[in-house]
Amino acid sequence: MPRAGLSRAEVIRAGAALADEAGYANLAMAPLAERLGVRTPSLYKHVEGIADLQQEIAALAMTELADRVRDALQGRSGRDALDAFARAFCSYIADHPGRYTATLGRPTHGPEEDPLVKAGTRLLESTGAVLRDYDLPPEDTTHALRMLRSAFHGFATLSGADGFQWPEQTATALTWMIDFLDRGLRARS
Amino acid sequence: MPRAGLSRAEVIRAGAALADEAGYANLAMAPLAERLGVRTPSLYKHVEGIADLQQEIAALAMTELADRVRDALQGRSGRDALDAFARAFCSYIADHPGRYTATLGRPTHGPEEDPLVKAGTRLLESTGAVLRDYDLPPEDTTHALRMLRSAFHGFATLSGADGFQWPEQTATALTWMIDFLDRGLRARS
DNA sequence: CGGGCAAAGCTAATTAGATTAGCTTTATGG
DNA sequence: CCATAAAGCTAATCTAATTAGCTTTGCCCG
Repeated sequence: MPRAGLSRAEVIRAGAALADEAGYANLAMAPLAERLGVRTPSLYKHVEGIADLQQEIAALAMTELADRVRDALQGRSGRDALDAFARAFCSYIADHPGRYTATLGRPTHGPEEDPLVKAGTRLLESTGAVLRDYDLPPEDTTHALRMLRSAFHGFATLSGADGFQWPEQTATALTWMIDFLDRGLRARS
Repeated sequence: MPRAGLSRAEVIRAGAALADEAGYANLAMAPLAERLGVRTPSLYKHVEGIADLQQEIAALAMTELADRVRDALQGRSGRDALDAFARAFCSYIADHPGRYTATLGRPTHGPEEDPLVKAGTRLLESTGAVLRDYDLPPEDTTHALRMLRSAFHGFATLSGADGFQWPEQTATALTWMIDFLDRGLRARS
């Protein structure tokens, strides 16, 4: 019998894909094994269990998200940067709802070398870069950082929950929110 | 052997309390039964299973949240109302993280008589009441509605995730966000 | 080329949790 | 009193995760 030739990275990738397609709640060892053409216990040669798998999917998601956002910001500034940030952030969550769900409720602080923490920090730095163009008073930046994160996180997760019903409305609502945030930030420069 | 004398409502209340104390992920039939002084299968006399229990906890949470917000809004208007709304909303989630988690990712639309849907509608109406004082152009209200919901939902869930580390900072950040939103909304009246 | 060994798979068994079946007991209304 | 429905219980089943222990493959090195 020919060997499947899996690796830890492939198992995690397939798990992430499964979470996106079937929903994070339906991420389980048995369907993942089937998708990989392998019996369930064989997965334990690559991951330590479902908790490990979930942790790694979260790290993958945060890394991909931070990358997408960083790329989107290239060469942009001011309102343009805010717009690009928002769209990159929300589109990632729309494209990968299962992956993103894996990141929720996981500590963003902890050992410096944890890939999830590292990616979270990178994402925070991108958010900071967007704000830099607005020249906020220094005591405002940390609050503004938190607000942007809250607004986009909230928007994206609520859209995922029930907003796919009106994709049209959702796009308009995001544009409106970006505009609202941009004006408010400029008013504080 | 004396009877425990449970009821459906009591089981749901105890489940909600357990979710708050132990975390929604640790909500399970066995510990719930133990807390109620009963063997696990006895719970099935009151709820149909864990999915039913989760659904009911979500409905309870949304109902309590809508009530708290409605009460907080009594006799307030303008910025005062926005402030009260935000604090009521976020404090509910801080007080009942497990309950609130139960509501996430559940359809807000569906049969009119579903208590969860009904409570969700009530909460939306309160949000609408806050906005009414700002006299927005009608085409803006639906977007503003969505933005407020996104911002507070995002803020509260992210605070729950890792923000309990600096409760001080969190309070200040919320005040800042309320101020930001208030100014932005007034600018559109 | 052939031996040997670590990694990758497999089957079978175990554990944990939810759920179902079917029996027993309590409370209570007639 | 006593009939009966509801509330509990024990025992059994089912599903999903995990562990144990065996087998096979691929590949490095003599």
